[in-house]
Amino acid sequence: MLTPLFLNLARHDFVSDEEKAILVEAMSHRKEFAVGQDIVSVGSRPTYSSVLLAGFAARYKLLADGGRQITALHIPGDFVDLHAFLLKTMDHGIVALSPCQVAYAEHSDLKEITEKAPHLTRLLWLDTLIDGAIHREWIVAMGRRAKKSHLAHLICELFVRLEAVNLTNGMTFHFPISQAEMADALGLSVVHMNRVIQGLRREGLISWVNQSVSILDWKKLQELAEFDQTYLSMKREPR
Amino acid sequence: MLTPLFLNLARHDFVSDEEKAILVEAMSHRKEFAVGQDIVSVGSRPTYSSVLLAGFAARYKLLADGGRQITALHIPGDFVDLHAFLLKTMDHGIVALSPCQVAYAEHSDLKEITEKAPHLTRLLWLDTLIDGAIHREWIVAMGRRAKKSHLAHLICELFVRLEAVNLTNGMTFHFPISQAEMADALGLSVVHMNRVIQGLRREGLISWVNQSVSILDWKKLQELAEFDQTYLSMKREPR
DNA sequence: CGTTCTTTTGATGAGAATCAATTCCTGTGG
DNA sequence: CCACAGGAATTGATTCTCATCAAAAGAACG
Repeated sequence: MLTPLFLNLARHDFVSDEEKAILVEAMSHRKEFAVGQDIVSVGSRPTYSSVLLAGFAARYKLLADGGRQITALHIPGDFVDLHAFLLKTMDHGIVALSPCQVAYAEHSDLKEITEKAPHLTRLLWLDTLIDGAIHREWIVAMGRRAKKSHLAHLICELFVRLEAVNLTNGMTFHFPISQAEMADALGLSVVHMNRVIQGLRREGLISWVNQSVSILDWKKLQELAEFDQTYLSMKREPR
Repeated sequence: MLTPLFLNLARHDFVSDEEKAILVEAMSHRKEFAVGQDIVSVGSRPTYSSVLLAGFAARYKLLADGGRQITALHIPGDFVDLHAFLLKTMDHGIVALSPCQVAYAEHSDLKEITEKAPHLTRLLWLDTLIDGAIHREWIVAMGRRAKKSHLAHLICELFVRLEAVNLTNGMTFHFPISQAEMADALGLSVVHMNRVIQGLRREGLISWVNQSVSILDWKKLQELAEFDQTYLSMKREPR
């Protein structure tokens, strides 16, 4: 079932049954990945693109000194490497942060969609544009926000995105990401990451135990993060 | 003339005369902007998208404390707000950093392109994907690179992009951006930005006077930056 | 030729990395 | 069911990077 993908796309515009059928047809392949496994490797030239159906994944780049920067966190419903359809060569890797299940479509089939289904094409294009919008928000957070606000912002973002695909339970969500992985996402050392998390805990904004994150004070968390979800385009309108 | 746009697009794939004609037709409007003027304002819902024909521009977001983060630097040939075609609402502003001239196309005309010119549509889509690739590289630079490497990386990137639209002269290019603006791009204070620039000068990697940047040691600059231009997709292949 | 913007320098303090351990968890084998 | 191994989280101490404050020196402009 492509349910998470449909939930995701439908947050931005109406998706017709015909369009869903085209996607179901194109994305009939499935694959599983274990924790730590690359879903897509840097330098490769994939001939298909994948949607995450279950699990958490991350785009990342490695540096010469062994450092790693995560540039995107992916949740079910996300097209993790749709950009490879046109970029051709992967300039980064994508790794499974938890056991992952993906569905994928051959690029030849995606090309056919661009030839025959313009509205669906625009929805796929939009999906990559939202990726870009999230990247911009991350740049702002990395460049100008206090680290505590950065983390708060990321938690707000994840909550809203997870909610869109029914992966929240009240103000709580399952989050199987280690502090070291979060450090690679925020560009911090593990030690400092830990202290920043404790800061949010101390102020009673979140709880985070057993891979389960709860937002205890949604209003204050948003204020601290200056979170404005416009950039996520969570509004159904003609595209 | 749309020359910079064509030079830009042609770096990634062959563009037919017919496709060029479609673009010339769609982008027949022109506008000028003075330094500091918004080309597109945050919160607006543009009905057209613009290509920079001359000048430098930046995408930016403002924070509550008055801080500013630049999320992208634009040069002639760049589609500064093509993403607004599908995102609809601007979640950031775009400002002219030097006097700018733009050509623009109504979104209705872009939509028509997606209905009738699939290959051209893919090229436009690709343009926004490269934006995203650049964003990812910026995230890596902000998160994990030393500040000096970050600046070196940005200079390498700008050089390659400017070269593609014939705006370099040997290893030199015109760069009418102040240190304060660069600080907003790298997420630094002006004072520290100045010191980082002096670091590159001291090591004999660059010269930067009178809005003119020269790369004095391309090899060492790339090494310091760990610059790999794969992410810019500067390779002509079928898309 | 003063006004304003930009670049530069110096001094100080806060934030974040690093180094070094210790504690906590969880799955595994005896 | 308990001991143990290895990963993950946490704490403390120290060092270094970078922001901030303050001001001077240059450069551009009406």
